[in-house]
Amino acid sequence: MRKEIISPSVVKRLPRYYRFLSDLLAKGTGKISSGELSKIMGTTASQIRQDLNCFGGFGQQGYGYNVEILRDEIATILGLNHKYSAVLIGAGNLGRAIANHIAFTEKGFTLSAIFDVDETIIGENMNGIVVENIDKLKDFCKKHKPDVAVLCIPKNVAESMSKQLIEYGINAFWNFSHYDIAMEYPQVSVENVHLGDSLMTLCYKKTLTEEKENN
Amino acid sequence: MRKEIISPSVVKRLPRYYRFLSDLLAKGTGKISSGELSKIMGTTASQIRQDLNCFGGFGQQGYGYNVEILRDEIATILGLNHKYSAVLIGAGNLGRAIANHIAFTEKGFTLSAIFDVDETIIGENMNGIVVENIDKLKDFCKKHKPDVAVLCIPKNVAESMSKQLIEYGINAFWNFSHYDIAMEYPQVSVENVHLGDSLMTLCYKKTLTEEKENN
DNA sequence: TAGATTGTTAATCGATTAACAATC
DNA sequence: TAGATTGTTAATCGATTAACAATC
Repeated sequence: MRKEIISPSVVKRLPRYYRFLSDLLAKGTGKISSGELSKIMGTTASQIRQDLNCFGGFGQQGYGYNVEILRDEIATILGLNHKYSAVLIGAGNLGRAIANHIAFTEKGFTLSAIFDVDETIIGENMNGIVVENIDKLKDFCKKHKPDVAVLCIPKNVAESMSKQLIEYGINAFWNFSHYDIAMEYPQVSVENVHLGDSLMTLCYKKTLTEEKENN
Repeated sequence: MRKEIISPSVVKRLPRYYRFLSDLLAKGTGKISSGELSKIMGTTASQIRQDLNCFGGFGQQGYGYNVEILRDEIATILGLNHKYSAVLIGAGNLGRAIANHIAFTEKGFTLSAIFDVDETIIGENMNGIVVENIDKLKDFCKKHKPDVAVLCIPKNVAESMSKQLIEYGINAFWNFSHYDIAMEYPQVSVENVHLGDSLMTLCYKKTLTEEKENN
C-alpha cells in the first residue's frame, strides 16, 4: 500500500537499499527475495518488505523483486534524477575534499560553483571548477538560482552565511558546520554532517568494549 | 537511576549534548535547567531529563544542572579523555581533509600515523605527520599497537585492508569507505560515515519540498 | 498444482512524552 | 516556607518483528 508520508526511519534506510541494489545490479543479479537481501544487508526480511511497501508493492509473490526495477524506483523516490544545482561555500581542507571526492552527479546534484574568502585559494581549479571570490556569490545566485548550498565553513561564519543564502533564495543545505540552520529556519531542508559527533561516538563504542574486556 | 546499558538513541545524542554544553560553558553559563536547554537544542525537557538520568542524576531539584559538571560527566561517559591512538589509511582528498580538519585530540584520539600506496603522496607532510608507505603498516602496528584505524580508501581495497588491520590487532574503525566491516566482523567497533547516503537524503528532502510547493 | 515469497495485519518492542511526587 | 525543577513512573507513540493469508 502506497503511503503518503514515509517515516523518517524508512527514509534513512533508502540510500542504503539503493547502494546494495546498485551493487547487485553491477554483479548482474536480476532478481532477489527479501530473504536473500536481508542476509546481504544484515536486516530482517520483514523490515525490507515493510519498507518497500511504503511506495506500493513492486515485488511479485512467489518470485521476489526485480533488482533493476526496484533500484530505479528507489532512485526516483530519492529524486536522484533531478540534478539540483549546488554551490560549495568554503574551499578549505574539507570543502576541497568534498569537491574532489563526492560524486554529486550520481546523487542527484551538479556542483556548479565554489566560493571562498581566502585570496590564496580563489582562482584555484578544483575538479574543473574555479574557486570564486565570495563577493560574487550574490550575483551568481541571482543569475543561476542554485538549489542547494554545501557549507564547509566554520560555525561562526555559518550563521550570517546561511542567512544570506536563504535571502538569495536557497532553501536546502548540506551542512558540515556546527551551526544549527534548521533551528532558526524550520522551513528549509537541512542535512547535517557532524564528523566530530561521529568520532566521539566511535570513542564511546571503543571505551565500552575496553570496559567489557576488563571485566 | 544509573543504567547498565544505554540505549542507542541516547548514545547518538550524547555528542550533541557535549557540544551544546561546551558552548554554554564557553559563554560562561554556570547552570542550566532541562527546560532552558531544551529550547536551545530544540528537544523536550522530558527527553533531556530521561537521557541524563541514564548515568545517574547529577541535577539538583529546584535548581537545574551545573553546566561544567554535566559536560565533564558526558566527556567521561564518551571516553574523550582516552587519547586512543589512531592511524589514517588513505591520504587522498578525503584522508587529507580528515587529517587537517578534524580535532582528534578533542574527541578522544591522537592521530599517530598516515599511510598510503601512492608514491607521489608518500613523504608529504600532513598536519605535522609524514605520510608513510603502506608496506610499513605492519611493523608500525607491531611496535605501536594503535587502537583505531580511519579508513579513507575505496570500497574494493577496504575489504582486504580491514582484514589485515584486524590481524594486526586493531578492533575499532572510523569507516569512510562503503565496505561493511561490521557485517563480517561483528566483534569490532565500527562507526560508518556514508557521505553519499547523506547527500542522497538531502536530495530526498529537497524533492519532497519541491513536490509540496507544486501542490 | 505445489512451492515460494510477497503484501499486510497483528503483536511486540523500544523510545518519547506527559505527569507528578520528591526535594532542593 | 514557597517556588522551581529534578528524578521517575505511567501513558503514548512509533518502529520493528512475527505471522499468515493472498497469489504468482
